[in-house]
Amino acid sequence: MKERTEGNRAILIAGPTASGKSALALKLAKARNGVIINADSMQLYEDLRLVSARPSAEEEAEVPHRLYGVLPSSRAFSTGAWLRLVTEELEAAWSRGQLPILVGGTGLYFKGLTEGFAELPEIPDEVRERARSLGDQAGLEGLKAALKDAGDSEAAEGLNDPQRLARALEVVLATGKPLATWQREQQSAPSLAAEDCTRIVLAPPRPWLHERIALRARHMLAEEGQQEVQALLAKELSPKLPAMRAIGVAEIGAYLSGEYDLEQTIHKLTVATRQYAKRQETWFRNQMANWQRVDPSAEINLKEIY
RNA sequence: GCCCAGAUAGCUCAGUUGGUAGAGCAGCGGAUUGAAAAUCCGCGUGUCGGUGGUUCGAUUCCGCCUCUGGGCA
Repeated sequence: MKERTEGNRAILIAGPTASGKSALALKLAKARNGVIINADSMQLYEDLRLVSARPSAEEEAEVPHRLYGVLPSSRAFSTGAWLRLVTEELEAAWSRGQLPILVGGTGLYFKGLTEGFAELPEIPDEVRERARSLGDQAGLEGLKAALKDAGDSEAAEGLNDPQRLARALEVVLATGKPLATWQREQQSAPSLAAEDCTRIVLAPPRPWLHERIALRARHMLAEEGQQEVQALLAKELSPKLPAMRAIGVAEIGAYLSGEYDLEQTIHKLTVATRQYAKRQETWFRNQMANWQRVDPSAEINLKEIY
């Protein structure tokens, strides 16, 4: 990795759903010879185009797009795996002389990218399964007891979240070392140091965002959205897979089966999306406080961004 | 027109044997290191429909009015 010192090696665009990230990225990419690289956990899945609000085929053809729709829905993914993929894409873009423009709403991806991530070995599937099913069966207390037995009382005492407890458990079980120890001792260098890139967060006024979210809900429920969900459901995948938990899959599924009527479905979609946007904003506000804010409800001057 | 039942938080409702009220959902805030569109934590003042009366005190009891459901004409 050469030329690290250049200063502006990439543009990162974060923002809540429906804030207009993709449109901004497209403009910037055209103006700056850019490649758009996906930093959204759901737009990775090939079966989710409308549901994940992935750029259209036409938009993808206008400018190079990477890591969109590259995973089958049957695949369980991870932040670490994404970090490996982006790192390759960044190198490829630089070697071609293109400006990488990373766009997405997944805060944890950006954090891992710019701040580094713990390097731990792959956890065998059966260990992961064991930890998760213990959580399902024995609950929080069961997980905490198992964590203590396995030698990670820090996690057992400090967490109250079944998902994170299960992760801590699979790590001690598989490696014999607590997760927090790995995080302290095996933090990787960031693939893209924060100082080396332009980082912006789209921060629209909430009422403006809510209107766009309501529009998106209707759009998702259009004919094609229904077909998309129907095709995905026809695969009969585990409902625990990430792609199956995308906002819209359960809601539109309930509409298709007649459980919800049109109005209910739109309401459920809107509410779920607004709640997601709120969680994203909490992340950006607190985890990415020093990123530049841009209000997409106003005219954006590209020159001020890069 | 008459009779009955409602009217309490943004929504659906509970409750107060008279001492100004609380759940779910929504909303708001927070956490977040390989599921992250996930997962978890915290936050409840609102003329208790209006008005007059009884009472030390009314959202609660009584009268009238308004509105909403249902029934009878």
